[in-house]
Amino acid sequence: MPKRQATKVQKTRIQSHNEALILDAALEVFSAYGYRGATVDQIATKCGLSKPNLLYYFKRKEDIYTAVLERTLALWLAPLQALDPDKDPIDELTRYISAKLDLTFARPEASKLFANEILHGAPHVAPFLIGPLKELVTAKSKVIRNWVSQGKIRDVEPEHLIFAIWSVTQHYADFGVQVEAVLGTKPNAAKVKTAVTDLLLGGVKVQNAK
Amino acid sequence: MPKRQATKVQKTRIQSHNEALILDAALEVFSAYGYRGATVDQIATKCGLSKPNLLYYFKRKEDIYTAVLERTLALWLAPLQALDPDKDPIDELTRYISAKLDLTFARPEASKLFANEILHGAPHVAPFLIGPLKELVTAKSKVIRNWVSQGKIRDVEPEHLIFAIWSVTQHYADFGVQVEAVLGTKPNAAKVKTAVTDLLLGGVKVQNAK
DNA sequence: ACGACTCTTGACCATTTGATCAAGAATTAA
DNA sequence: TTAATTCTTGATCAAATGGTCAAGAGTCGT
Repeated sequence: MPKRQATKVQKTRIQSHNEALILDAALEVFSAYGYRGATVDQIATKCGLSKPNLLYYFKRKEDIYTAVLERTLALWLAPLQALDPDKDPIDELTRYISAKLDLTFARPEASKLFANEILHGAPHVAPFLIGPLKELVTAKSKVIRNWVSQGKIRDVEPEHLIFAIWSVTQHYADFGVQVEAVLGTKPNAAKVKTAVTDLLLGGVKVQNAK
Repeated sequence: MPKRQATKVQKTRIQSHNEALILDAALEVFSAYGYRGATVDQIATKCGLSKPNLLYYFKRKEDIYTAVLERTLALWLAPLQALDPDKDPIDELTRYISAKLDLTFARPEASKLFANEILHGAPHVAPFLIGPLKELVTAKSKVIRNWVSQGKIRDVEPEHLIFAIWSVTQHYADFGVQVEAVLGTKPNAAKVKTAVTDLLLGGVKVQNAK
């Protein structure tokens, strides 16, 4: 009878602590340099561990990457999931855009990590895209289509509306350098929120022009 | 007196031909794998040259990268430059969105190359961003602001409208894998164009609702 | 045909980097 | 305290990769 679990099932205090350190550091490094651009040494240095020690917790570089990537996927689904068919469409969309922008400004590295992954053909998250993500979009598109047929919102293409919300909101993280360069200053989160929300919901055209 | 030019000034037939081959191959490889992810060998193989031969035309990997990157920057400015203050705003914006989407579908690799560069902090194009790009955006923002003050379009934030057009249009190239996965099929360019244009110009809200 | 120049390549080098391993240090349950 | 287990690391390796070089092949104007 072994003194400890024969098959490891519970994490040590040190283990949880170091794994968290590693994933935090890995997010920063991977999002800044991409998968190939990042080195295990960089990550190890950033979290104050030696390279062999880091590889004691994650056998391969790719394991670190998939671990940190998976941690962000959940974050991605949550806001869209919250879209409520029974509440006011404009309120719901406003809240969705707001939540996405909050994420963008609070966790730009997470957004960049995901963007990099997709940009390079989604080699690690293809199943996520054609599985849970597609399902969720399909479901919520139905909700939006309902709003349209009830005359509560204009006749938009739901999938493309969702793409638009994704791209515009994430733009402020993924293309943050460009935004800052063009504006000449870091954008103000609140201003961005009103500008983006107003634009997506209200459009450009003067609609009441007689 | 030398038989040929002492300082090389004119390109050989073979030279122009091979440089073009290289840049085409480099665009594909860099856009697919990023700067660090791409290898000189990959590019050489793709264009049917040996690695040393390729390095005969471009001394360093970085030289290939900057060359192919520069070739795309001009492409980027043109459509926005064409925005005409004296014509109808809606027509002009429609044309701009249309031109951007044409680029997206015709040259997705160019879009991805640029996206990757910005995503990683724009190490090679920072001067372009704070120089010509910023100037152009500032100038065209004035145009848009004029349209607003003349009541020809809604009161939008010009810079953020431009960001929105950029992000939404480029999304179909940069996040193409995701778009295709979610839709279950390659998107139809014409459909995307009407959906995106209608959304950005008309918004989501039913404006005439009494 | 000839000589000068351009183009091409096999072999090679130095560095980077992901990964291993054996041995020692620290931790933990009894 | 003790012994099993977990944690840590210096040294090291093999592969990948950017880049070099000398020598030969091809091209071109005359």
